[in-house]
Amino acid sequence: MNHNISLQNVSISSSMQCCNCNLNSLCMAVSLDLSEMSKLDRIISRGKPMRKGQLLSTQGENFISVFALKTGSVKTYTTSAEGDEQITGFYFPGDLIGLNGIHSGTCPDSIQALETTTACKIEFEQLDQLSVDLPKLRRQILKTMSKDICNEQNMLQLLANKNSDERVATFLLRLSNRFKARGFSESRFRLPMSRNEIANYLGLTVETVSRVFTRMQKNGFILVNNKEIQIVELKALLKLANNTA
Amino acid sequence: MNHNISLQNVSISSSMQCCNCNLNSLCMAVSLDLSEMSKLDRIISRGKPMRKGQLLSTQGENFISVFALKTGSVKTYTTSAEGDEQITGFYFPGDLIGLNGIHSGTCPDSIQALETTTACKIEFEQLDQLSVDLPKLRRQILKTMSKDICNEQNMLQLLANKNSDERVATFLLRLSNRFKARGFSESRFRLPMSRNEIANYLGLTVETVSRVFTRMQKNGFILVNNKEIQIVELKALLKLANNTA
DNA sequence: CGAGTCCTTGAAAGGTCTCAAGTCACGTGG
DNA sequence: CCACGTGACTTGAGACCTTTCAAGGACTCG
Repeated sequence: MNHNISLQNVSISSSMQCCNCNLNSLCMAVSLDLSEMSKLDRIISRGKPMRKGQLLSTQGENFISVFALKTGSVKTYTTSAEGDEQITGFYFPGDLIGLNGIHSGTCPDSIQALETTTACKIEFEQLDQLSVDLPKLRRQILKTMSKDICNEQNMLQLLANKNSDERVATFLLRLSNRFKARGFSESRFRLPMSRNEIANYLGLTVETVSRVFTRMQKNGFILVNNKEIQIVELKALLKLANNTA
Repeated sequence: MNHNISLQNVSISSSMQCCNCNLNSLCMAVSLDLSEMSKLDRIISRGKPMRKGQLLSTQGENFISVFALKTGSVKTYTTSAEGDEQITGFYFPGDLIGLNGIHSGTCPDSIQALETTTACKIEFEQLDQLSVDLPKLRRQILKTMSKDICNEQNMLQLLANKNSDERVATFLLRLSNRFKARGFSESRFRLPMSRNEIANYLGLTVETVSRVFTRMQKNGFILVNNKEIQIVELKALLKLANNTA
């Protein structure tokens, strides 16, 4: 029956704690018990909402913190010396991002909000220290990075071998799975990113992505209404993607 | 003046210990002091030489150990449901591989020797336990994974944006840098992988890779003699790769 | 409501792939 | 040690897919 009435906690609503976060099954907190979560809580700072376009971190700046997305969505991207931009990932609530800055001590990519977004911020040094006492947390960090590597490897396979149809189909199916894992509809969702961003991510041009969407709609596989996507023929999409969502 | 005369150590030559390994500046042991290294030593088992084509681990099998390459070279590759193979990386002495199996508990890719190769094997559970007491080791593991992620992201950029010339030039320059870091010539080296493997890795066909090599040689940028490569005009190669080695 | 951006659609161009054939290197066995 | 066979590599010509260039239409936000 603790309603956060102590002076220290008065400004922190219970929903602002890991133990009450509806994402803790996706985030770092997975498999931590209550007392462990409260330790994690102490090193987490909750950011205020960011608008579309705002940067959570900027390529080249010192690596200090990692982020756990709470609401909204972001893209990560690197800008090469020649100035062209490569999107390296899209992230949703529950995702932990920024761990790739550890080895160089600087942020290797920029993180930008695709819509109104809130994120929890964790100083990496504190997280690392805490991981000494919490084996499950330590393991979770390693798992996150390990999964990131596998995701990137899947993207390599996509970019190295697949044509435009296969790329877009795989992209939609992976999004679908991620929305499903977050309790949203897997067959109907809104794309938070632009066609340009999809194209960039998939190594295609905007025109090609647009044509593929049109074609898929003509074939009755999906319904497209601007950013709204409805998957009509899941099996057909799966076949297009060679069942490798 | 310990010459390893105790019974337990008699079969272990001093060169078989991390503290005497000429790769410890590249490997996990970087920045560990002698006593720390000896702790690491205890959980490392040295494998006997593998022949070209032999597997260090197989996609799908249980994830138990990670590997540190001692001599030779390997490729990692994933085989998709449809059976086509995607090479995800080439690795050389001092590289630590296999950490991407943590999150799923199974090996997400196969590791195959490209030539006669020896590797140290470390059970991950023991390594993780040891990392509790050795902050520098813990950090090194994270750094390795963080760097892996960045490398994959660079590959994404390569595959998404670059044409065949840029891909091959970048590939050669990255190899050159890695050989240099290992004390070998940066301008003259032997490719341990086949044209087919290069093509697969770069998302091209064998024919295209062959044509690019031929063209680069005609332009006087490199000399090719089967697997022997000599970089003649480094600046030209850098320009081809847009200075993004 | 207008300006600007995003998205779509079309036609032509270009780069890589596919298919095919020939050459070369290497290991095996005679 | 040489001959041979096999696999790896190279080279050429045509096909195909995606890009490029161009323009029109739709959505969004001040």
